[in-house]
Amino acid sequence: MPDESTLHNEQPARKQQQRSLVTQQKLLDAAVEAFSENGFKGTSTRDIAERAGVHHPLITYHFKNKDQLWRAAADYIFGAFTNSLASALEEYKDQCPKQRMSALIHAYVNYAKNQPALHKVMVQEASYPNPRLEWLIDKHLKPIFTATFGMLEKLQELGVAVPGDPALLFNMIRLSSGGLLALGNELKASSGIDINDPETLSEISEMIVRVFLPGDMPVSVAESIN
Amino acid sequence: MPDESTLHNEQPARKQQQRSLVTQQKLLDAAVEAFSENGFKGTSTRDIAERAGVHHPLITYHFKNKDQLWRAAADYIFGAFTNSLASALEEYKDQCPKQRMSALIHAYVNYAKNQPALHKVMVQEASYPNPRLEWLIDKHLKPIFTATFGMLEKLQELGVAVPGDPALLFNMIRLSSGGLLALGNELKASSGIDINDPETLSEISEMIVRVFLPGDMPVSVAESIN
DNA sequence: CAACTTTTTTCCGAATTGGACCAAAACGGC
DNA sequence: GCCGTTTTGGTCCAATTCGGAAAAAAGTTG
Repeated sequence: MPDESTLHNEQPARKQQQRSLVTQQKLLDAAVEAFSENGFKGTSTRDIAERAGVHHPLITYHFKNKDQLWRAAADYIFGAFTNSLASALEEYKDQCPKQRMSALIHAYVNYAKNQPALHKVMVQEASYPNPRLEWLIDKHLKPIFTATFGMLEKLQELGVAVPGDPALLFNMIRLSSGGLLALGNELKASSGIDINDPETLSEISEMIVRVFLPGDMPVSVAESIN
Repeated sequence: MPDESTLHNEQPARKQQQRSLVTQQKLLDAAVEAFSENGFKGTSTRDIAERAGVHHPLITYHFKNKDQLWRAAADYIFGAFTNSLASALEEYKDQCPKQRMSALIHAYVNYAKNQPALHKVMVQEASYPNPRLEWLIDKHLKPIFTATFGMLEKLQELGVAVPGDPALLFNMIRLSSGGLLALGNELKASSGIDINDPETLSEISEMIVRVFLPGDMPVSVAESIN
């Protein structure tokens, strides 16, 4: 019987063992990989367990069922992603708005490189309306959207970001970043783009900035910030 | 036993019946929908037959097996897509390069609106290396890429398209077009973007042009073309 | 050592899988 | 209208896979 304390934050009668944490992490990594490749319906819990090198009933033990495992996996990748964005913002908090947005884009591209599942899972779930999609939007997507939306509007006012619906702008940046990395397996063969080359990676980031944030920061504003 | 003439171009002993074509089309539409939602592995032939309102053994009859059905479905959507691009080029063949590329982008966005499977299937198959992906790239993607690549290089020389690796440029345009429409189910809830609104659709096309082709055509060139 | 956590092993019943087979029906060419 | 072909409906299959339950065994902690 799975201990509720594993899933929630209730008081454990005894502290969780190390191997248990390792197993959970292996299952999460395997789940992210499998779900991103074959979608929720196309993935079996046995497949996940096999990728993790673990007996499949452990999924029931640690995550209750397939749905909960999916949610834990989504929390895992989107949580780390949000943290990555947040620390990029923190690191550049004293810089001008354009540099801060640029830092966000770089963080996005770099995260998507190591975790292309981020975008794949979104496309998978957005394929048709379903409860997981709603959950994903409310819990993970909206916060990122609202946090970034204002920054983009500001950059448009400053003449740095291209004009147009900021919501569209947000999603185009998002697709150019996450989408490119999610198509990694295809780009090499179809376009000769090797996303495993670090130079290609920074070229992508810089091109996105150049395309979507083509303007220079007004001198007055740039100085008033510093 | 399926007649080979259905799949290849051999001489039919008798002309194909109308209802047969209807059944094939229903199966193709259903296959596109199902494969785009759940991927190749996640889709069962029975699911496809059910969506098509057709008895499932007819898949074996018309398309031999699941794999051939997938290829026929891919041919169907990518063939129509290529035709759509080609006729856009034909219609604007006397216009300047920027207008021709702009016409391509509009055609892309409009096609992706009606057939979001175009992008979904690509992401699905690009999730991991597999024979279908290679087939898709060689048969459908590369021709589009090579046909467009030269146009983009030319536009960059003219200072119309943004500088940078033209291959990256191509794929960013592609992702901004097809990707946005593929995420339709999500965009409304996460960003308030309604891709079913015709105005939104043209706004997307125009914004892509504005972002990726920001320059004006040099007057000399524009006149020498007309 | 004793209590608890985690893993292993085994099993289940149900559902689904892709595909084969054949008789009936619809159809096209004559 | 008739005949042979094409297409469809209905049935069946053997195999696999599905998510999950249960209990015993092993490992860990205090």
